[in-house]
Formats: sequence, structure tokens, C-alpha cells
Amino acid sequence: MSVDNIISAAVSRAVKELYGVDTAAETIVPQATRKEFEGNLTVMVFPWVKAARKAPEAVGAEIGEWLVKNEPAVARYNVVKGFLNIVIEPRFWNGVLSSIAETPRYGFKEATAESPLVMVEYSSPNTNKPLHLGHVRNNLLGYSLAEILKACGNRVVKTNIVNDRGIHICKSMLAWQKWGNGATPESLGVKGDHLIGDYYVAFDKHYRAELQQLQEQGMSKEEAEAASPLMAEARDMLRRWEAGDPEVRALWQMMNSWVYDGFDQTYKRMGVDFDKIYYESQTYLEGKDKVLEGLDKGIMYRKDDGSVWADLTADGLDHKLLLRSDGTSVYMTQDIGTAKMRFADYPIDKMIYVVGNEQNYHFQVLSLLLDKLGFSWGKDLVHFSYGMVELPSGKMKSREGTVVDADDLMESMVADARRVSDEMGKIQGMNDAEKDAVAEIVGLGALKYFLLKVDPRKNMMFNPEESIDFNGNTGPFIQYAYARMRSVLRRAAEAGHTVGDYQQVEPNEREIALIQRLTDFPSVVSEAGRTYSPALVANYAYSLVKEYNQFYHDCPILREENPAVLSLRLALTDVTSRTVASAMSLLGIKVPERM
RNA sequence: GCCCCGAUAGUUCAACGGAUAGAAUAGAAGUUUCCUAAACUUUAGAUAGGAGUUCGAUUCUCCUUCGGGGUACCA
Repeated sequence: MSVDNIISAAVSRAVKELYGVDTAAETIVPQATRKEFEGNLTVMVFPWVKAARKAPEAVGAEIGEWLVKNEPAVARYNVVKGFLNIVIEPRFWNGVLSSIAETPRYGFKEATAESPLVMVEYSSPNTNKPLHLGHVRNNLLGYSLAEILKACGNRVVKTNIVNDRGIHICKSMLAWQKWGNGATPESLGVKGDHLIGDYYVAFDKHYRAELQQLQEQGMSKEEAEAASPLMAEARDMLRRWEAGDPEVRALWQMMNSWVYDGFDQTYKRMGVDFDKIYYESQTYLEGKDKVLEGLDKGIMYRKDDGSVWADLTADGLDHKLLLRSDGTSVYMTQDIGTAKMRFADYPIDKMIYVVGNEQNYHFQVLSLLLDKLGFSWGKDLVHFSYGMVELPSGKMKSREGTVVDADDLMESMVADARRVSDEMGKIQGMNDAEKDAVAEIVGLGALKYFLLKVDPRKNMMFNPEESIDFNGNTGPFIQYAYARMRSVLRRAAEAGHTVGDYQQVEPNEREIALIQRLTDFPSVVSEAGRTYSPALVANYAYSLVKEYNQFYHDCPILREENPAVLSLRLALTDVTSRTVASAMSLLGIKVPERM
């Protein structure tokens, strides 16, 4: 039982006895006492002021007295306004620390066969361009969210839906056919995803030139778009693709395989993975079937030009296109098919889509459509809607060359880490491969922490001009503290120090503050799972490390002569290092033994 | 036009309706015969504007201003 729970339960009993009020212990949430007041935990007494018919100060004092008399863990108290500050018996914390030390996988709940099955969809790239910074945020959030949900005792299936078909792919294919001269990733020495991306950009360049020319000939923008021969060719290619034209399919397969090779490298370096990958080329027909079925049932309607729509005006939304007039599928159609296949494959209890907030409307519509089409889970799907990564110049636009490429970004972070590391000169004993391994951990740690520490729902700013920090509230700050703890533990082992009995030691303020911070971890994990927020874990890791650094600065460990005190401090170092590693693992961030 | 989201130190981010709004960074000033100074300490600096609900509002409601997104036969 945690300290918080003991206090909650005791306060609950106190107010029942003192004022005859029933207050569930779960609703009493003690907070850490602010540092300017004496105490470890603070309970607000406002809820009982009415029933007690006394001033808040008097209520606080009465509850405080009761606690001192009846709850052994409470040493003393003080009341400031309506805030009851409780001082926990110092030696009580020793038991708290040892119980944490003895808990395997502290902070994690283990899933069982009966645990809810949660599917997390993330990444979901298009195969027409390499991953950029926005995808990186998506991937890291998705991976971290999955890890957090696992730690909360769920069974989790990580999934990826690859948008491997559609008009955008055809644009790249067409451009490669026209201007590629048979180039391959091997012939050019380029990653496949980058190569394809270049042709997508090439298509767009030619297309816009064409539009401009047509407009100069007197067409309006709309007329030009409708008349564009390039776009007509791309549409034709999509039709041929859907018809299974062998030539188009072969080209498509070849180019997609280049892209997958590239993506695999990027995913691997980023440290993300998937349990099951879906391809829209395999799911879109399911969606098409469902839409046609909906058409029969009168849920959809067909316009004169043959396109199929859903009328959602009764639900406060607009009309939504589901099949183009040429019969091909759109994004929504595919998502319907994919959802159907997933639920056929897994007994999913909860479906979470990690997709940017620019698609809020899409998922509102998807939820509604799935519901109308008779999927009972349609209404309950979760759109984990995260904010965009903005640049000082505004939104990333591939056409304007303002995208921050994922591979380039990771590479430069690692290079920076290596440079800083060499400058510090602390890992001189290592060989080059070991140094590179540390730089990889630190560079990616900086990037990941930077993206994950921010509330996922909010847009965030990334300035490519300023490299991501290695000091302050950063991944490397936490990694460094971890490496230092490990160093202390290594030296302790070398000196033959082991953790002995420390139960009779009265811990000092620093030590208590650190133990108290450690006790927060399980609730942080469950809160992060409940609110889908890796940022809570990131900020917790930072606060824990901050607390440890203060302890480390003020309290000698290996030089401590009292063996019981030495034991306490070693135990604290050990438990803290493990908790830091756990928290970071929930973010997909590795921690180094040395740096 | 309509719909959704946001606005907190110079900057990037925090704050279950609770105490004097926290960090980091940039600025100023310190700490190393001592376990990794990628650390620690001190200092200065912010809730866009206006109403309302409340014992109490950065947080909830409404209005205004300013951003962002969506409303595509793009995904």
C-alpha cells in the first residue's frame, strides 16, 4: 500500500469519525507538499468545511490531530489556510523504499489472457515519399503509447497501415517512367524511399508547369486542372492498377519494394516496430464492398456521374465522397475496409488510431460511417489526435522543400552527440564502435525526448536552425544522470559495498524527497495510459532525475562511513536508476552505462 | 461562410478548480583537493483582452482579438 493510499484511507476514516461524512478514500488525493511548507503530503480540507461547520483552519487541525493519534505513519502536521500538511514519520520511508526495491518491474502491471486487447495503429506512411519530422512524432508517440498501454496491463497489438496504392503512388510511378531513365536505388546509391520521393516531387513540378501553361492559354485554374494531360495519365494509371494491369502492377511492386527497404532502415534506427502490417492494396476492396453494400441499404447514394456519397448532414457533418465517379476508392473507403479486416483478425476491445489532428474530421466521419454500416465498435474508436510539428517558417511542405527529413535528422542528432561526447572526453577509453553506440543512444535520446515531452495534443515548434539541446530538460540530461548512477553502482561493487540493512537509519530530507518521488511512478504510468500521454512519463523522468541530482550533490554515497547510511544511499541509487530506465523505456529511449 | 483546436517569462515547454503560476534555455552571479560539472546553487522575468460561475479560475461558460487546422473526385 502506498503512502498516498494510507493517508487517503486514514483521512477518510477521520472525517467519518469526526463529522460523520462518508468520503471514499479514492476521492481524496493527497498532493506533494510545496517546498516552502513543512510536510510531505498535503490534503485539502475544503470538502468537509460545510459538514464540520467550522473554519478550514479548525477542520485541518482536527483532522491533523486525529491522524497523529490514529495513524502511525503520521509524525506531525501543520495547517495553512485550508491545506493540511502532513509530515510522515521519517523511518516509515525506509520500508517504502525497500518495498519498491523488492517489486519486480516496479510501476508496471502485467497483462493476462483476459486483459483488454488494444490495437494501436501508427506510422501509416504513404509509399510516395520518405518519412519526415511529422512522421517521426507520429512513430514515437505510437510506439510509446503502445509501451505505456502494455505497462498498464493491456495486451497490445501494434499495427501499421501502409498507404501503398492510390493516385499519389501513380504520380511517382508515372514520373519515374517518364523521366527516370531506369534509375534504381542501387544505380543511384540512394535509399529507395528517397528515390521515389524525388519522382513525386518531379511529377508535381511538371504538373504545375502544365497548369500554368494551360492557364496562360486562357483556361481557369479549375479548367486547367480538369484538362491536364499529366493528371489524366495518372488517373488512367490508377484505373489500370485497380484493373490489375500486369505492367502497372509490376512497376508498382518494384517501386514499392524500394520504398519498403528504405522505410525498414528508418524504422530500425528509430527503434519502432509493428506486430502486424496492413496494406491498403489488400484492404481497399473490402471497403469498396462495404460501401456498395451501404448503397444497397440506402445508407449511401449515387450521383448522376456515378460517384457514391454519404449524406451526413443529419449528424451535423457534410456530404462525404466514398467512391469516385470512375469507381476508384478514396481514403475513407480504404479505412472502412482496413477496420473490417482488423476486427476479423483480432478480438479487439479497443482501437486507437495515432493520426494527426488535421484528420479530426476524417475520424469523426469514419466513426459515424462504421456505426451506420453496422460495426458495433465504430462509435468507440479512439482517434489519438496529435498536434503538428511546426517550423519557424510555418507548416512543412514537401513542395516548398521545407520538410525536415527523418533520416537526415537522426543522422545529424547522432553526429552532434558524437561531437559533444568527444569534446567532453569522458569516454576516451572506448573504441570507435563503442563511442558510436553511445552517440546513437544519446543523439536519438535527445530527439525522442524533445518530441515526446510535449503534450501530444498540442502543436509544437521545431527550429532546424537551432539544434536540439543536450542540456536542461532533455533526454541526454536524464541519460547522463543514469550513467552517473550506474558509475556509482559499478564503483560500489568494485569496492565490495553491498546493500545491507538500512531500516534503522532516519533518512534526511533529500533522501525522503527522492523516495517520495519514486512512489509517484506507478500512478504516473497509469495516468499516462488513461490520458494517452507519454509526456507525463517524460516529465516524470525529468523530475525524478532532477531530484536525484540534488541528492547526489548533497549526499556522499561511496565516501559515506556509516554502513547503514551507505546502504540506504546505494539502495536509492539502484532503485532510482532502474526507475529511470523503466520510464525511458516507455518512451522508447535507451539509457547508456557510460557517457 | 461554417466547423474544430490553440494563445502562459525574450524563446521552447509545465501546472486533477487550490497555497506566492513551475522548468529549461538565453541574461547576471557563484560551486570542482570530493562518487562523471552533459551537474549543482543564487538571481531577474509570463497567464492575449473583457464579462460570468466559485470560498477560490491558467484551468469551467460566454464574447472579442490573434494564430492554426478542416470543410477536395489529395492521402
